[in-house]
Amino acid sequence: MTLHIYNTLTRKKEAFKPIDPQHVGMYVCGPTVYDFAHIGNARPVIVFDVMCRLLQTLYPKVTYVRNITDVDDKINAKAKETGEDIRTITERTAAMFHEDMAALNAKAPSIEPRATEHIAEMIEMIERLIEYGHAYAADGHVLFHVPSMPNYGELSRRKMEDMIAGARVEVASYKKDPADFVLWKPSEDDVPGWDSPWGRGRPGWHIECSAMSRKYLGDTFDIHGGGHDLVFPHHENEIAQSCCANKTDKFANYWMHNGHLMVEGEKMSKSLGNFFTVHELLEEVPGEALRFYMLSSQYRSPFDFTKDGVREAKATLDRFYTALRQHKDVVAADVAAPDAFMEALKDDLNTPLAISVMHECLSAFNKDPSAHNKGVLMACANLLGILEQDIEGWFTGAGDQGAGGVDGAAVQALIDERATAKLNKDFATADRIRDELDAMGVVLEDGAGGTSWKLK
RNA sequence: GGCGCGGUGGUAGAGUGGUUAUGCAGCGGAUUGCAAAUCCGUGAACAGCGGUUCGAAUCCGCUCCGCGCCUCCA
Repeated sequence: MTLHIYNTLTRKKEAFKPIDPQHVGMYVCGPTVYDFAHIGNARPVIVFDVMCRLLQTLYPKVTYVRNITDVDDKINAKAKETGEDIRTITERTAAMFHEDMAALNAKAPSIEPRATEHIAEMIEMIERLIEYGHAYAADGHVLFHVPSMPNYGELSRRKMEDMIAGARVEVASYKKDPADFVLWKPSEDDVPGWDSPWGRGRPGWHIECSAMSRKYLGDTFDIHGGGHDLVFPHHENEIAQSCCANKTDKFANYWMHNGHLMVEGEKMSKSLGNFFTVHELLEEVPGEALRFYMLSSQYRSPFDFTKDGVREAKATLDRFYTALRQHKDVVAADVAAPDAFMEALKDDLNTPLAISVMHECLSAFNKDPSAHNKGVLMACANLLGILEQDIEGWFTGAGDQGAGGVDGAAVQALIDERATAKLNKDFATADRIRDELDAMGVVLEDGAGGTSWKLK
């Protein structure tokens, strides 16, 4: 089977046909850098990282663009609140974002453009929109005139009349039509601004993605991704801006949207206090467990994030690492992932099904720890971006992944002592040492190659 | 009000018009000085009501329940 993608544009699963089979382009909406990334932000990063890995195995070249929004009113508000310099906030937050996403085994995108470095491209695009009659300047603002685009609303499938009826925000006086949205807005002196034909100002939310995707991927490209909530208005407006400015019918051919997260059965929100940042979760659990947990459901489904679920995901990864640890001397053969696994991923990224195939591979490897079976397992793992940690570190907390707090040398000394006791058939002493270690949170496993240990 | 999504065994979570998902938990067994890990076996489901069909949990309709978006939230 060829790769199939559920396309939000058509609401159907479609066979993926790249514009250029030699080079696939994908754009994903990235973070606005004003605060720590929360687990909800992590989902698209993980999902599209897997997508990118899959595309890379199917096509010779993939360009994956994920932007950083570093000009935004939420950033301005944060600066006002804390008294910090805006640049300080965005630089620090972007650095933290990179650190957190790396901990989730998410590879860096091919290109990570920043909005503030593409103001000229945005202004140029806005000028074209005005020139072509799709935008107008009014009261220091530049607005996209929605009625100028006949098929506006195609992605989100909503009619303009419905939107106006349901609008909950009062319409600014300078708008010709209530649905018109901002391309450029004036900046007061205490807010970042750039010189433009319409005075000192800053871009609206949507224009950066239109300008930057065009610069790096062209007028029309293959895949555009993001969170489900971005379908409207963000992506709808991107389409409007890009198609009208570039005079094209199509912006992105395939639109992929990941479902939202809930926490312990409730909508994640700051007021409920159920807002986990990736940063704080990483203090409790390895990033790889968070990643694996997210991949345990299909990306379009809503995902109920629970602490129990995280623990279970960690325990499942323990099984995989246990097998790798027991057969660490086996050199993995260089083989491809099995068909069933690939078919699952190629079916709109069915990661839960793919993981079930991995369990079968694990079982096969446990029964027959051959180089081939290990290779098969690792080929699957590489596509999902798991089993990338140091094995001993995973079990003993020796790496920087999660809590350790146990002195490895001391543990080894006790294990040696116990080995001597066992040799002398002094099982009372051996069991006492086991209990002692158990109290320290250390579990022993006697294997053919000696005794190994892990944290509970 | 408009648009859209979903309700699967104890639990998480796939899938299919007729045939075992898978993991965890449970139960039985093998193995082990005892454990752990592993292996083998095993019970258990498709929200409700109609309809289409030789046959539906899978298609259609209705009902109930839950959820998302509707101008700057991934």
